[in-house]
Amino acid sequence: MKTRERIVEVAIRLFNAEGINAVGVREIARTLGISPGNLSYHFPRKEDLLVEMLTRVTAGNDRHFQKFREGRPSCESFLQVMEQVFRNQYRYRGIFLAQEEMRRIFREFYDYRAVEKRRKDFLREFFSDLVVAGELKAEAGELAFLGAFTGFLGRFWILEAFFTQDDRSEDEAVRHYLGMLAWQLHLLATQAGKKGLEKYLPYLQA
Amino acid sequence: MKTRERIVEVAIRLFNAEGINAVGVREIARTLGISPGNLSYHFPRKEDLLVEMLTRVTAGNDRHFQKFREGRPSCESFLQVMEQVFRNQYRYRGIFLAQEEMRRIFREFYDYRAVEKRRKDFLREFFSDLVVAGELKAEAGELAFLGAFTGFLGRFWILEAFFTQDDRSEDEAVRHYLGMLAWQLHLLATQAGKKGLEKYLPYLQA
DNA sequence: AAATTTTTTAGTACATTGTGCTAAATTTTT
DNA sequence: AAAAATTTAGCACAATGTACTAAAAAATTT
Repeated sequence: MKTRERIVEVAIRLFNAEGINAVGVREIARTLGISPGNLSYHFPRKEDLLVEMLTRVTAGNDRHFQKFREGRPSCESFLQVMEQVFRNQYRYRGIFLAQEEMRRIFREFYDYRAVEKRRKDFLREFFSDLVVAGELKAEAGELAFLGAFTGFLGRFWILEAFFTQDDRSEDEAVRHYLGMLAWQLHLLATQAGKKGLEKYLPYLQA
Repeated sequence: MKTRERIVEVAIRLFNAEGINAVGVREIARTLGISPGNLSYHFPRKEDLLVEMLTRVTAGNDRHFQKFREGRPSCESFLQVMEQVFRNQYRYRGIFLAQEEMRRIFREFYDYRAVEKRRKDFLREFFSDLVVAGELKAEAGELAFLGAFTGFLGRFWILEAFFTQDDRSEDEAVRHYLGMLAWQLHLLATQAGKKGLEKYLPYLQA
């Protein structure tokens, strides 16, 4: 495997395990068995590692979203896609736990306004499609709320999962927050829509 | 004013403005016009400052919650209380933006399981009261979801407000996220409950 | 096979950070 | 007046991100 690839892989693992700020560039190099200078050759700054990871997780999510738009829209398939998105995010959970850092990088290296807009448009289209397909019955205000909720959940569920974590596994966490999404959709779903959501509902523990 | 008080005040201001990690203890002392040793006398570690702030914001929220329980429960008064809670949190937004740090401190200096449980019990009781008062009509699953949603929103709204911030003021941000809460309650409210929510709904922009 | 480019090593250096410590001076309280 | 609490000034340490150099090794191109 290419060194660059190995670096990203090990960095993710360390960031996930110990947190971004607890892992120094020297430790990453030591774990890889390469010199700090070599790490610095591929990623001059620690930031560059984070940018790389942010790019990867975004690209992965976009692929999953794209797939949804190609099939027949339904509440069930939407949750299936969101599960893939959540699992993709979980793979890079280290960066989602360091939101402050992420925000800074997001604003510095990306056109964050454009990314935000694209994100919102994506979600809006999803839910419009679901209405057209007869899976949801919702007015404009409710649709706006649904989009805001989904964006909010998708951005911070990992943070809460680790904040309140009682040794919850990835599966349990993903099911729990998919369960929240399912309940939210359930409140606005038609009979047809509700049917596809049933299997996601039981996982929301109080 | 006591030096200790001045320290906390200035630290909040600096943390809010620049972020926790961007502000060093030396800078805090310099801003106050005191020696670093003196700062260290009152707050030996930077952590101790954060613990103090976390304690204050928690105490403030508890006062507001308590007040709600004393009056007649309604959707409207619930939102009024949540507005006060949100504004209290906003005063200490610096620490809400550094969730990673907060999580560590929360686990180290608090009985976080007890605090989490208390939090959940509080919310559960609120919504039960609203059902009894005829303001909400919801089953157990929906109530659990409502509690999870409110806790989630209350914890991370500041983070998103600053993530997507387009020069939004405190008022606008508070209204926006109160609007989300209002929409959520609206979906489960009785006619009486809906009435009290109307004035909070229009502020959710897409 | 030779030349060139890319990758890797091994160091050094610097400013900054949080933390802990000492000794003395000053202020406040008793 | 005595004691306690507060404040100053300064030193020291380990760790961090960042930047840099010179040379060796490996891979690629010619």
